[in-house]
This record gives sequence, C-alpha cells and structure tokens, in this order.
Amino acid sequence: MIDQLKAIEAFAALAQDTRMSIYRLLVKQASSSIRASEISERLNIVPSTLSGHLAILKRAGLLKSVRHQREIRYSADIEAMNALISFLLQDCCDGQMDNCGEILTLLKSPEGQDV
Amino acid sequence: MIDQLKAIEAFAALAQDTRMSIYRLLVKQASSSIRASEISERLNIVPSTLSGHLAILKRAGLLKSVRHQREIRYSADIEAMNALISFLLQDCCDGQMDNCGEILTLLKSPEGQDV
DNA sequence: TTGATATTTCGACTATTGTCGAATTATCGT
DNA sequence: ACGATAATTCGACAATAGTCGAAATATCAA
Repeated sequence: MIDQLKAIEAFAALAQDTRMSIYRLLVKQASSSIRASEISERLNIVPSTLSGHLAILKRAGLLKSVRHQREIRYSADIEAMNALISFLLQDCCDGQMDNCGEILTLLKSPEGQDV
Repeated sequence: MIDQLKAIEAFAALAQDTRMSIYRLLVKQASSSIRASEISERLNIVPSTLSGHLAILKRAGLLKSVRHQREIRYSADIEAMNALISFLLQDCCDGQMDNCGEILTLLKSPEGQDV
C-alpha cells in the first residue's frame, strides 16, 4: 500500500493544469505510449517546460518512459492510479465500506458516470 | 461530471500534508462530524492555520460544515471523493475499461488492498 | 566526425503557498 | 451588556512552484 507522502506527491503532480492535461492525454491512450515531442505539439507546451512536468509526473510514479531511438515514449502507469485511488479509500468510513457503497456501485459501471 | 478545473482544485487541496491529514481524519469518521477545535487538538495545528486549511478543503468541495452553537463541525463529503475518483477514471483507456479491469476488481474488495 | 533531431538542465524571473501571531467576528451563559 | 470561548481574517515572512530561452546532452544518419 502507498503511504501518505507518496500519495501527496502524486496528488501534487496532478494538481496543475499543464500536468493534468499531459496525464489525461496519456491515460486516454492506456497502453500505447506517446513521444515527448508529440505531447509538446498536441498540447502546445514548449519542450523545456514539458520536460520538467514529465519529470515531476514520473518521479511521482504516475508515468513510465521508454527510450526508443532518439525519442522517449511516455505512458500512464495505470497501476499507480490504482494505488492512488486505493489510498483515498483505504480508511474510508473506518473500514465500514457499506457507507461508501455508492462509490463502488459507481465504479462498477463502465463509464464512471455520476449518480 | 466534475470538470478539470474543479478536479485540480480538489487534488491541490489534498496535495499538502496538513490538509491530507485533516481530510483523512474526517474520511475515517464518515458521517460523524468533528469540531474544528478538536481537529486542532488531535492534529496539533494552531487555529488560524487550521482555519485556512479547512477553508481550502471546503472551497474544493471536499468538506461540509455545520454550525452547532459556538462550534463548527466538519465532515468529509464522500460524494465529492466519488466525483474525484470518477474524474480520474472517466476517459481511462478511452472508454475501454476492460484495460483498467484491475482497478475495478480491487475496488470491489472491501479494504481496497493492493494486488 | 559532422550535422540534425529529441530531450534535458540551468538560470532568471514572477507568482503562489504555508505558517504564525495579533486582531476581529460570532455565539453563548449569566 | 459583559466576559469567555470558538473560529476566522489579516499582514508579514520565508519557501516553493511554473514558465521560458539558452546551453548542454544523447542518439542517429551519412
């Protein structure tokens, strides 16, 4: 299980508009990774700025990266998202998850739409 | 459904040690609320500092508060946590939630423990 | 090796954040 | 109305964060 420090680092990484956009772009693609330069073009972020944000997201454990020739390809780490959500829920209602039943019901539906 | 701006505000609220501790304390209690002064004592936060943090958490929609005589009682808004988690998952894997199946499996188990 | 492309590091700048003590506002009991 | 208690607002301070351009590093193609 993830600890509070690690969770805060991940939330901080997501609590910024540019980074959230990067992360969501990658989450959307799931397993298929994207070149840094393509992210730069698609979201209109200058390379040096992007590089900093990618480093923060990666240090927070939210992204994985693989060097592929001259490019570096990034992808979202879905397991990390998993761990983050679990952290939020872990002590929820002091273990009486019945109280949080609505969350589980919601999450079981495919789109995750609201009640 | 919550939008990115609102989600970022919530994540930013949670991305800070003192606030995360406050939030987790309240989430643990679920429905039962806690006096501000009690939070102050239990987490050792000076009142003015606590007040600022509570305001941030509340503006982010994560807390509810009720005045009760001279005291103000705070509680976690579980629906908001719900919405936040849904936001993270909403475009996950471009709707092919099969790819994120592990998350759902995990969340269906009572404690939310790791795989 | 040279030139081209992809990405990162560095330094500078401004803006935002977290903390506290002191003063203020709100509510109560008498 | 008065004094006591609960919580918030305000001002100051140091610390951190986000952005960019310029320079540096890494990898490839010829």
